[in-house]
Amino acid sequence: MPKKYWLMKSEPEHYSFEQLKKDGATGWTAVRNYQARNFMRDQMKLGDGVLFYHSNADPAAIVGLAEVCHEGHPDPTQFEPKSEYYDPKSKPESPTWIMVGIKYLAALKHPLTLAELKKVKGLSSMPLLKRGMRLSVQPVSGDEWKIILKLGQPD
DNA sequence: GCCAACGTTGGC
DNA sequence: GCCAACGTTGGC
Repeated sequence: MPKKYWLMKSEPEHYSFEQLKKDGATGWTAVRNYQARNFMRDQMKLGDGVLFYHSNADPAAIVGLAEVCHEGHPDPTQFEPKSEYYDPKSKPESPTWIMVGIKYLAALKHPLTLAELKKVKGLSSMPLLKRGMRLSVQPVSGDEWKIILKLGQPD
């Protein structure tokens, strides 16, 4: 199975890339969208590459690299009545929501803002750049990954 | 803070 | 199964 690539969005006020650097790794809890869940449940594998994107940020940008270090497993917050992510329809024997774990790899030497990304020809089909696209976990092609690394992590 | 675009919910 | 209403996302 070849390595795949992903982009994961986080609002830095909620969980920033700097925090991931401090933590080393983190569990990607609180995703409550079926499409994003399905990617985490079915397709994200150990060692897959992750672009960490700051949404609702100034500026919105891809800021760093991470990798999948824990494959899909139930998100415990769905079972915690006190959690804002509690889902009363979820039962431990039939969980609805799935999370993965990711670990810090490196910050981009040159963070790529949304405005910059929009100017790059080879990236125009990224879901991130499509109008109204809100998916918080999305696939990135091998070509897109190469382009982004070349721009963001020059030698 | 605004608001367009989207996903989800629930009445029918 | 339709679709209007609602809540959320996220750029600006």
